Amino acid sequence: MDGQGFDTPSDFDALKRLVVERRDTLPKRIAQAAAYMLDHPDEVAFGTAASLSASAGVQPSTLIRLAQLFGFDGFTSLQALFRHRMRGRNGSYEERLSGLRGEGGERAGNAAVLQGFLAASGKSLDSLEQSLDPAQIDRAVEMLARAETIYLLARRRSYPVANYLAYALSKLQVRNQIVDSSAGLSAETISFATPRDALLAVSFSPYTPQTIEEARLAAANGTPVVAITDSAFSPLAQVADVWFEVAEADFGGFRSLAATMALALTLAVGLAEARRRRPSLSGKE
Amino acid sequence: MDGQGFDTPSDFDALKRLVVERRDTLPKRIAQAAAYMLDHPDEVAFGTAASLSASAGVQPSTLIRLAQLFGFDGFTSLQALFRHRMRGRNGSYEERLSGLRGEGGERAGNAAVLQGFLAASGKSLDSLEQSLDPAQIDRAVEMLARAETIYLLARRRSYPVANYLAYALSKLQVRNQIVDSSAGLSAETISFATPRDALLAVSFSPYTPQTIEEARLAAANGTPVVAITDSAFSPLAQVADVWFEVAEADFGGFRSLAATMALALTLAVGLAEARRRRPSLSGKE
DNA sequence: CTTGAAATGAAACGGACGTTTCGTCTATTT
DNA sequence: AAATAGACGAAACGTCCGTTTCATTTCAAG
Repeated sequence: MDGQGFDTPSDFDALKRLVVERRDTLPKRIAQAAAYMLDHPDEVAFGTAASLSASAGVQPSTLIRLAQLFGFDGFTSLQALFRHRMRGRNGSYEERLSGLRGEGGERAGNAAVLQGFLAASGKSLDSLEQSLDPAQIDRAVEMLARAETIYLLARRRSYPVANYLAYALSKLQVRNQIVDSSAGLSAETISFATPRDALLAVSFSPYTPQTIEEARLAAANGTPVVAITDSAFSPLAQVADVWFEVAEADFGGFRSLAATMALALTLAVGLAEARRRRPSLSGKE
Repeated sequence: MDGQGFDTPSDFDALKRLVVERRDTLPKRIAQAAAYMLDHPDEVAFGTAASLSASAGVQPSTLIRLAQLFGFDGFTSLQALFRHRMRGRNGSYEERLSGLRGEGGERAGNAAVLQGFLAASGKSLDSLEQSLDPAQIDRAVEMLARAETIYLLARRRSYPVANYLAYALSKLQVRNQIVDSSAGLSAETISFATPRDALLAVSFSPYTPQTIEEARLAAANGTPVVAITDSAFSPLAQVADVWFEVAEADFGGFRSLAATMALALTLAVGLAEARRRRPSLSGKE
């Protein structure tokens, strides 16, 4: 028993919890150092006590004291936590994907195919995370939140996105209308959209002509258009008021929908939340 | 000009390529050290020249020579490549997700919502990658490859999966039939399935009763059933010949479909490939 | 077999590292 | 206001690091 009243953390999360919990009882400089370490875990993993203490604006000895205060032998044992955190973490999806493509060429097992799709999906997620501008989401959410009815337009490979969106929006009690071509009436359906509504269109290269055409129609009617597509040169981007560029990686000829789905759900949840906070936004009621 | 005939690598991939390319012209010990480093990149990132040289079975000076041979100043610059590889790589999706849930509680920006969905999707992918048994995929692929027609059964939140599968299978020229309830004829549709066909059913808790019922119907008819669901106790798992457990993380009440989509596409591409290799499998033609 | 250059092993070296020590400062208690 | 214990900064210390040096071995060419 060391009479500290707590166990010395055995992983990064435990350390984080302990620091947050005792933040107020920590000496000033120790707290300052701890805050820096939690905010820059990567630096801690690779840096030296000297370099880190300089960055954090404290003395090297403070880091030692911090470590010992939390029950570690010294800075080195504390740093081991930060290193352990990075370890085991698999290589980036980018690497894994190129690795898969290289080897074997043809006859790869089914497990490799799964690896490929998982890697492609992960890469798409990473790419979206890095490229997206938060302000753009805000604008799109704002636009959609004002709509009476949200029209959903997507065909072929993108159709599942519209489908999931319809499900999500209905769950969130947001009036929506999927523009479906199964009855051959999609042009008529889209013609019902007014400037008080909004259109959310999804299309990737090669763009389905019908989707482009109908999005153009809606835009000409004055209906706000939010587009999810794959390039600034996409014809969909030209007619949209706000558009998102999502680079979905593909594998075996089929594109992942992971990032697109995540973005679509974000818009759905975001607009529902916006309406909840400002009920005046909602077209009806 | 240093007359080396190549540029010193600026990232891990470039180094890897260079080593592979010149493997045969490398001195024995240097090659030995290089092989170790490429095989244990994490060790290199964190270790010291002394510890690594011991693990690789060479002298510390060999590592320096290796580094200088490839145009680096010394071991430290070479190591920087390995560290850079780990850097920037974000924390695990697990961490990111719990981090998002913790802070703010309510009023998180739209960007945070996207982060949440991306993290949930990524976590689902990671989880599937770790948990899945390759042999199970092979069995499912084999079963599906033998089918004349593949019936696709999914409702509500899972429906987009069936939808994308229908698209993918058709593209791959695999006969398929989505069991659609929009015309109120789903029970009739599924009754067309014979033991020479196969059913691919997708359902997550709370299971849509109709999906379970119809899957049971098909199984009773002797149609092979492959299921994608979320638990060993799922009613869908009970009636399936092969079933997959996919743990999709959710965020804001909506589950990611990323892992499910990846698995579904794997089955589609896998079965198409199996038929291509053994045309006798294909029911028709 | 001789020769010479490249490769390798072993040890030495300076510098930076983590840690310890110690004197000063701060803030609370009496 | 004095006493005192903890917090803190600065410098000193010993260790281990990356690197260099140099002697030895290996191997191919003549």
